[in-house]
Amino acid sequence: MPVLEKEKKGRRYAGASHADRRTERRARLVLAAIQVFGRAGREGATVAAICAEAGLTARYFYESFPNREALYLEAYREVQRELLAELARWADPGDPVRGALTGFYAALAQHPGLARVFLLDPHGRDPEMQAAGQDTARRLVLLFAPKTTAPLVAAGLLGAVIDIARRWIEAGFAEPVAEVVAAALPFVRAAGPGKEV
Amino acid sequence: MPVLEKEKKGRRYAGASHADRRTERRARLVLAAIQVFGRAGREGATVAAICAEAGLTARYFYESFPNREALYLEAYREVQRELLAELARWADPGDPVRGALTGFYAALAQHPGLARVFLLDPHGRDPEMQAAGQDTARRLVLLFAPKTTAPLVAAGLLGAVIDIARRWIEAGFAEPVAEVVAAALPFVRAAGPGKEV
DNA sequence: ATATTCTGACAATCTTGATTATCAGATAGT
DNA sequence: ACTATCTGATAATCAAGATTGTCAGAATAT
Repeated sequence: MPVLEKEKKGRRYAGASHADRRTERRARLVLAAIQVFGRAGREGATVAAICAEAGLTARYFYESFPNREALYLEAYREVQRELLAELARWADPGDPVRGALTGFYAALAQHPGLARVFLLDPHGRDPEMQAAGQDTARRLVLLFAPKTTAPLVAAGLLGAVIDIARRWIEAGFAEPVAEVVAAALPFVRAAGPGKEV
Repeated sequence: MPVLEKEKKGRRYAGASHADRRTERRARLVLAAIQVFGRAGREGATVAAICAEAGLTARYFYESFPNREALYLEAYREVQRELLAELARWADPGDPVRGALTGFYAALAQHPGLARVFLLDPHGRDPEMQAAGQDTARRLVLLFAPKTTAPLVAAGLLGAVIDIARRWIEAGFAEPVAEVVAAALPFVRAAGPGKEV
């Protein structure tokens, strides 16, 4: 039940408790943040714009989040969850690396909005955001190259895979997924065992 | 005669014409911008901070630049010039790719301040800045893989090389250059002819 | 010595957006 | 119908930083 598929409920009231409504508003804000981010980038992801998208006003923003950064972080984590879940569906026991790559690019193609949150915008220097990004990186490296431990090699591997995704996204997902995977695969293989530093 | 090696002259006056002094102040601002950027990142690179570093006041800033972005752009171009020049000194006719890689990482190591301007901070969405960044990318790809034309492969190649540099820089240039080159080389070879998409 | 131009410091203005506060009308529970 | 709570809209406040403007004192040339 991806958050992305919620739709606006007609307005109720104390039929749902204060806590319930509060929770729903919070979820709507996270969803709105992701969509605004995807459409307008970090630049345009202003508190006002997000609230407008959610059909709420600033008051409710600060009811659920202490500040803007907190929502950014929440949105990022939500995106990470969804993309990794989507990615997992493409597992290929025969060729795990190709499966992971295919899943990665396919997941991005199916959620272009998420892709932008995930890849195209810098994550800022907030420590928690940094940590979240590193967590993502760790998980991805594990998928693409379970054996690689050298940090520099891991960095190169992710850099290649992700920058290919960036170029692909910026050009509007022009090439089919298989072609993108084919472009990335040699880099991933290059990072494999036997190429340790 | 790299701009980086200018030192503050004792203050003169109309001994040097208005235009001369103006030009010198402009150069000092570019230098200061690079240093502040390297020390404090884009965040800290405020007009006030740059002027303080240059020993000038805001008035002179706007004498030489229409706005902050213009100085950023100038600083970026200066850094690009210096790094590419430094890189060129490491050319190795026997193994051009290794030579280029070695030059790239060695240049970064010798100018850590420049490295940060160049790699660690996002370049913003100003079109001219984007163009400048793409120009750099084009030049680097030409050095690392003269034959590669497929855009996605080129993206992957640069992503690997640059993200290795990022990790290296963030860890304080821990490994020797040769080791970094060794980590990057397989990725560059992977992009070579025969791996076209 | 003096008029002119340059300089540095500093205050004033503007813009953008976050964060808080106010208020009149709407809704649920009784 | 009445009251307490909730809602949406809007305005007030704050902050950071860019961009301009003012001014008294310093340096120069004559």
